[in-house]
Amino acid sequence: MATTPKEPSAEPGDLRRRILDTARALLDEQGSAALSLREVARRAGVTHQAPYHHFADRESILAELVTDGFDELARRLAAANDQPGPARQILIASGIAYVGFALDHPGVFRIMFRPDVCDPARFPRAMAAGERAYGELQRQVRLVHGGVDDAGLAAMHWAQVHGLAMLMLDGPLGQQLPGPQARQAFVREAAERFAARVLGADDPDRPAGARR
Amino acid sequence: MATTPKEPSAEPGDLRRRILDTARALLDEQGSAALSLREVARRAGVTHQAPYHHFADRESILAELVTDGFDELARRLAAANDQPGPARQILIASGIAYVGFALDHPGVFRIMFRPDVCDPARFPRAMAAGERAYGELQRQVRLVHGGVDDAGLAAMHWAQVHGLAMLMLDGPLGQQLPGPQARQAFVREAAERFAARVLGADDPDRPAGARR
DNA sequence: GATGACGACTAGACACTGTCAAGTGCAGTT
DNA sequence: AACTGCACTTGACAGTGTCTAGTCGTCATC
Repeated sequence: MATTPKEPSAEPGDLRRRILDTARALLDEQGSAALSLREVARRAGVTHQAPYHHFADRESILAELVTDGFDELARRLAAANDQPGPARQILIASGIAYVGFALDHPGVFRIMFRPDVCDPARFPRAMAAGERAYGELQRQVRLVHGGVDDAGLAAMHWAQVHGLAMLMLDGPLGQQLPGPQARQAFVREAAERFAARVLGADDPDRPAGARR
Repeated sequence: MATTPKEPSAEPGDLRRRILDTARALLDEQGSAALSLREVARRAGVTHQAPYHHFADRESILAELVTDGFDELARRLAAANDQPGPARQILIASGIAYVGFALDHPGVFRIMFRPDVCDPARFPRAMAAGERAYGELQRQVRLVHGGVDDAGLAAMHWAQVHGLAMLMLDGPLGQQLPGPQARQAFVREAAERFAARVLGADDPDRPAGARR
């Protein structure tokens, strides 16, 4: 077949990057089931074996995406720290950021919590990234709760935002909310109510005042 | 033709039942990735095409399991209504039941919230079962909140128990909790704290009295 | 009782997947 | 000029879901 006229664009690590980007795009738009190594290679314009020169196997590609995903999530969570106002606002912004990440990168988010796709034992880097993200969330919870370290409370927060993200993505919550801004509004309200109740603090509708 | 309902010599739906049971077992012990139609057929002692006589395709089998799963979940949630004591105890028992189901049937639970595995549009029965389960949870939330129907509040509860279940199953929460009873204890405490805070009521350590 | 329809299952094939084992071409070093 | 090693290609294999054809026993009907 008279094809592949040998493109001159061959920078080091070029294909590796391209594979990751292609895989991520495929994942976010079609789900993990549709993510085949061969399809990625096809889209990247190489043979089905080329990816194997950069990754050990399919799982390794997914693991890389998961690691990047957790890093990005941690970054977004950390960005909530810049939130002005009382500490409670940080937690609200953090929750919104968590769900926002899930909605922006559904494909990646979904595999971030699937050990069968990305085995934590095999990929300690991915697990470490996940723990960094969780660490940020724990820090914020502790901050809001006056420096008290409470594992159960942190888990409660995490469960709340994680559950909200999941139901938004794959549950009926997302389906019955039409557009992105409707979802965003719902998430914001949910985060505010949760914060208000869990912190036992002031009314969420009123501007936030002193805490506890 | 006369509507000869069902009277073959062999037990009707025998293989069909066996396929479902085998698939469920495989799912709970090895995860959805390991669930191949051919492996199910092999374990059931038939050829790889036999299941096709009872199910249209792989998805249909999963959808059936999902439907049954939601029915079982709804049953467990409803059982919480028998809980003695104040209404709050119902919600606590309901949350424990939710997470308990997830821990008892991890494989099924996981695919219950994965549209890529069980397309809700294709399987309205599965979706209806899911809505029944959610309806039960909504009913309980409404009951505890004095009959006030609050979609946001119900979503908050659902997100909480769902997030807890997910993190228990695939997150670090489950991994760092050794045995089943440690997890159960954690879930119980989490449910009690959540109920206490959300209801803005009495201390979870004290025997429950009047709310507010 | 023979006949044909039919249900439940088997058998073979296809395209697709991930992965192993050998090539092939080409830069850089010696 | 020969060698080396990288980046990639080519070909093969087993496994998968699914399509199309059989096969075989049970049944109602002629």
